Amino acid sequence: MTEIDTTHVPKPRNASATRDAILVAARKEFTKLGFENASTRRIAEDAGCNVALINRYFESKIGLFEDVMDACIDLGPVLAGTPDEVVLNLVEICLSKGEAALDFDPVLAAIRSGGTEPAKDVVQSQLGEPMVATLAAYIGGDDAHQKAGLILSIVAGFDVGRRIMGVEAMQASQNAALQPHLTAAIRAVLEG
Amino acid sequence: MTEIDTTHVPKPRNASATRDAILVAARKEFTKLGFENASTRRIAEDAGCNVALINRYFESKIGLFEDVMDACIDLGPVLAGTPDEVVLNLVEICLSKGEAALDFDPVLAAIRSGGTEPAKDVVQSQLGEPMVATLAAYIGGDDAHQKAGLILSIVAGFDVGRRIMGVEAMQASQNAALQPHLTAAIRAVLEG
DNA sequence: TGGATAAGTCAGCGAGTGCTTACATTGGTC
DNA sequence: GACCAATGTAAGCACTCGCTGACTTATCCA
Repeated sequence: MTEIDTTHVPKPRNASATRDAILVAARKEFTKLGFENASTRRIAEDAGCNVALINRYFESKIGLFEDVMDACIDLGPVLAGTPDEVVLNLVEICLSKGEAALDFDPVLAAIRSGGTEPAKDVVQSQLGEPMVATLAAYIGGDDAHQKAGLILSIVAGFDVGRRIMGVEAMQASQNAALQPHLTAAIRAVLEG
Repeated sequence: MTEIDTTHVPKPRNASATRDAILVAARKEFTKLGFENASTRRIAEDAGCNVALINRYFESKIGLFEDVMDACIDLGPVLAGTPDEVVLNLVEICLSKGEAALDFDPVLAAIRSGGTEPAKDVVQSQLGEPMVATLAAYIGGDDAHQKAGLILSIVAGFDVGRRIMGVEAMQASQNAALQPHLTAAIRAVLEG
């Protein structure tokens, strides 16, 4: 017997909504696996759409990566306040990393994507240099760019230690013990 | 007309030599691309042997990765000397990174490999935890493991800033400006 | 000098990749 | 109500991947 599904209601068509769904799924995938290991098929499945739509809306996989990495870091709030508060903010950024539910971390995505060619350029030009420039402008004085680079390195390094190397002594449960030493390191660079 | 190449001399067979050649090529490939993006076919080509030999000698790609990562970090020389000398050694490790000709960097290989499953375990158990344990034993006192983790993070983070994010202000040409601030950061953690 | 065995070669399987092309269906407009 | 652009689907191309099993060839020992 042949059945006809009369209950089927096609989901409404909405280009910008599916575009957004693709972006959300891509953020997760790129953070978890990096650019190269990310799969457009998996992103599409997670977004609940067809693979071809990724290419329609973002041209290519690297185009999608560019859109994901674009303007995803805003240092404004971090650099507002007294110098002591800025240090506190930077420490907080590190220590809050890896809290569950946080499935998009542009720095982590950058670390995991910066090895191979097409993504490397995006990471450098859209994430690394802008962050260093913003930080350096805030720091000012001699060696501002070097200091800014080192601060960024410490933040990124924290990600590496906690989430890539999986060091036990750096997990969130150890935040209390980590906090003073991390603060000391950042302060040493900023106030050097 | 049919020619017979009477000049052909087959290269001598030497299992341990080709095994070593594979290891050397693998070190380069894993450092440059990380575990997932590394290609066994490329490694074999670089080693001048057939792909099948990788599986014969190392069981699998992850087996090769284990052998590459095994016992590749010796902190002994770094931790010998006065505390001041130890700081100097750690700074030197960072600043010498990315010098041409250095095509094997286990930390960089770890960073680029620690994202996905089979390699992640190897990175954690064969690189992260041993290094932290050794460093912590040297540091001693309160929070030794946390301090050790942060030191490792700073070293790894430097790699990220310089070679993955490609930050301009952190290239080797800026070593002189970087040195004092990097020293300050490491000292702040060690002497905290 | 033969034969056993270690060492290396070769072709290919099954699966996964990014991307494209041709097609189906929807929703809004004249 | 008919048309049509916008949206979504399905199938497949050309490629790379790790790995394997059957094969050839060199080496060494009895």
